[in-house]
Amino acid sequence: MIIMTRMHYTRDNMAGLLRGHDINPTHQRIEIAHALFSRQEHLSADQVMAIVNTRHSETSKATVYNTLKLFLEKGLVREVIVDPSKVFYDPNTSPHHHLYEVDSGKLSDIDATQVQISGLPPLPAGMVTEGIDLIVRVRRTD
Amino acid sequence: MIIMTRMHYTRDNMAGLLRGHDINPTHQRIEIAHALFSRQEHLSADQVMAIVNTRHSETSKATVYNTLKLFLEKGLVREVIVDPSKVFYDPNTSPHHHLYEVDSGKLSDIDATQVQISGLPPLPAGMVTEGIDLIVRVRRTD
DNA sequence: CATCAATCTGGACTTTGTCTAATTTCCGGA
DNA sequence: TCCGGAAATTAGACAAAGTCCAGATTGATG
Repeated sequence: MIIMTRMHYTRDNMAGLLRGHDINPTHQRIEIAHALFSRQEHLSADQVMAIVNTRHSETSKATVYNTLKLFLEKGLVREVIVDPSKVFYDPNTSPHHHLYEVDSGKLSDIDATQVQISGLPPLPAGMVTEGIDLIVRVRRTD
Repeated sequence: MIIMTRMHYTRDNMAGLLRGHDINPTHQRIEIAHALFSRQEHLSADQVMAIVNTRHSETSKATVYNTLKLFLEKGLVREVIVDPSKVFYDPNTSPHHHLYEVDSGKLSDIDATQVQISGLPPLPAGMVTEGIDLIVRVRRTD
């Protein structure tokens, strides 16, 4: 596992990041990784596509979806399911939770090191935890 | 608010439940409520539609979606967002969390009274919590 | 019975995501 | 450098969930 701390998210460094996660760094993959990591934001597939194709159309829809799925499998990004209509991809894979502003759709991180979850019942036999998602849904007081 | 404890979820009782939540009890709404409450399960919109229309086609897709949204607004059911491809509706509105079996898509409840969540940071100003969703994603050990 | 508001309906439409077959790119070896 | 094959990308057809709308139905009230 490669951890990049306080580093510029240049396209060159993206290539290294991808290699470190066993991903063949192609043009398209580098662009997609760059979109996610340089922003450090939660992006949906169509947002990624829009960013990557701003200048000239470069990357197809199929590739964006394939690549995000690949990144997910390789542990490079996390999937965040908060909005019924689209999946977000999160370049932050360290343990954290999410704050979701229902009206605006804005999604932000909550550091997990401060948060304690206790009293969860034992898992059914033959099951392992794949992850615990904690989502705080908030709304503007109006 | 009406709480129905240890009661048969007959269609007649559904009418009362709906009225208690300020919902005009029509045929279709009673059928949909009955589908959810008699099973006490998490159902997606298309599952509800399939159940309601088993005998003869009775209720349109639009009505199923409208009705579930209405139930949600009136606090009769809860929305559970765990599967990127469909929303589940949960007739259990008492505080609880969810256990989601990733492979099978099976969703079950975790009673919230045992579970403690502490150390959450204060909310941004002008925000109120609408709900906290805790989802434990599990997978079969194979 | 007539009226009016509430509800329901079919079906067209949108959006997110998947699939496939054909093409392009990349890389190692002759 | 050229060749061959594997990996990656592509366009576009397709699928599924959900929305929208204009017209039809229902049901309560006078």
